[in-house]
Amino acid sequence: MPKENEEDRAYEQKNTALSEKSDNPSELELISPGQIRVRIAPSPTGPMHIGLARVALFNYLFAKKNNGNLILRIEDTDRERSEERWEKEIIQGLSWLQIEWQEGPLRQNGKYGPYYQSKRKEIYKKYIKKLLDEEKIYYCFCSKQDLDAQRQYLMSIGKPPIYSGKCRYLSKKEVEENLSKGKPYVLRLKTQPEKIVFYDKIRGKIEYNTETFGDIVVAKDISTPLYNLACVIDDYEMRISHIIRGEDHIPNTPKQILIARALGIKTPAYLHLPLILGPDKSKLSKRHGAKSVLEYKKEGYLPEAMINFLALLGWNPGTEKEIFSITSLIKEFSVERIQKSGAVFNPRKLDWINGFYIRKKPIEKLTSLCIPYLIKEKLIAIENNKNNGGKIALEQKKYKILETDKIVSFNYIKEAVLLYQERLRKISEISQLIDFFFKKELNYEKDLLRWKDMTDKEIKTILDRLKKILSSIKENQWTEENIKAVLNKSFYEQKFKLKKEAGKGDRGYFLWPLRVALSGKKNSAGPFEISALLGKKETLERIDQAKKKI
RNA sequence: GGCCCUGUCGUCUAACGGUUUAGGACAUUAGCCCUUCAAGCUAAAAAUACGGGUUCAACUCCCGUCAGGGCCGCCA
Repeated sequence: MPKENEEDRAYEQKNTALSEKSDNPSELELISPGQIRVRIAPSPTGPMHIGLARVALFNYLFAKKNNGNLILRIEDTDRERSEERWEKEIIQGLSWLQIEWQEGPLRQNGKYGPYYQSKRKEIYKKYIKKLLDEEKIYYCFCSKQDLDAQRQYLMSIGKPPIYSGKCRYLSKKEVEENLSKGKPYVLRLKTQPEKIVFYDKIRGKIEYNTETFGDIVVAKDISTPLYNLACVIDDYEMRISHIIRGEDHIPNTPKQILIARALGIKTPAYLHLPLILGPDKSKLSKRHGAKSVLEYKKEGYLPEAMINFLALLGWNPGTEKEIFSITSLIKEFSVERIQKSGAVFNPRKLDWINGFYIRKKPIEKLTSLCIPYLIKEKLIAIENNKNNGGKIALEQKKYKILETDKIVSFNYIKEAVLLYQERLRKISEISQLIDFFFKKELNYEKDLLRWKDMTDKEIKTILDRLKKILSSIKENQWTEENIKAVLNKSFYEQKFKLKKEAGKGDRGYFLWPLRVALSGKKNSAGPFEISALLGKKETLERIDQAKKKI
């Protein structure tokens, strides 16, 4: 064991890219050369998924922890599948999570080009030419059909589906002829049978035999490299010191090492993160209903909850602490404590963490987060005031209750949200929870008013008494404490007693019908607090409404 | 099929050869609180894949088996 560590260290020292000054100056501005530099390299070919968010987070934490830089590189070489909207989504998602990158789109004063692979053709051309000149790669004119057939065959007889090497020894003349005829080609890397050994900082020593992949295709033509080549060139040019990526890239690593060797450049350190798994333990994907990061945002997950949850998927601090702000994550993060095995995405725990953060949120902030959902559900609208031009904060604005045309303050909504702060798991739930504060008529079944064995007549009796007692409270004394005190006093004076028989010492006989009359719901906050916020007039009206149902 | 990675409660994980009747969290169940729900508090149930070795001692090290996953593209 100790022996392997030494070996490990020696290898790392030999292979760290950043230690060396390059003789290939690129057009990139290096913010601070010689430091820890990591990257996230998404391809904008679909919605931003959770896996990317987690890889981004770990890269970010590692960079921050080590005072390094995080680079965002857009891998859009596949022009067919890359779309600008996905790129925007990725940037939005990262920004929402507050994962900041120091170099890349939006960071270089409009100097976007160098961070998009599609804009780096000239750079790639230089490298590919060199490879060609040095005969490290060769033209292959084989047709797709032939290659497919070959692959099928090899797999069927239990052999690795590698290229036969047919075009490897084509004479210069044959190559020229094919090229002049305009015959389609690709460029393949020449490989020798050998063992490639590398050290993954999370997994340790990993060995591959080159015969399991053979002469891989590295470029479509002189200026369009395929993933592995582009990746190696860019990581080198961008002085990436550590590649932190998903476990699914392990098989690419030996190929990239081989490419780097052909190019005569050093390789960075590798860290392969365990995958995030679906409920069936396979790689999390759309087939599990995996949502886009932006959808989580839409549903009302808090970015800090998401970060906390994602960090715990494959990493732990070694203590029993589970709640982490981004700052404490940066402080406590360590590569050594990254897990080796995949982690199943558990939405329940996400909900729990999210609920936890919601409960901790200052109420004004929480209310501001809730308001857009209330607006979307058409419960309220921002009251347009000519003077403010909509530029003022949500806290300063007035809101119109759409059903009643009543104008309420931010404070009113805040009080309503406050009643539900500890019940909320995601912000989007707020509208169905507090909608009754913004409704004229409540829609519920009369039977909901019944507590235990009450008869209709008894319900009516109780509602009558409630109305009478509440009416006696003066408008200026309409507070939660007062309402509570008055109703409880009446209860102990047996004013809600229905019959002489059992069960009538139960406060539910008047509290339940009152609560339902006010909220129209089976589950809600308590009646005292609701009626206090609703106000005397509204409270009495709702009791009347309830009576009409009987 | 080949190669590679991984294997502790249902799930995320702790235990880095002995302090362990394998600890915590989510979820589950029960109780308390209580007008309901939620929150909170208390408690319960729940795991070292299997088989060999090494060792005085193994969840921990080694080997094998099994299981799961990843990759095998002119995608990234």
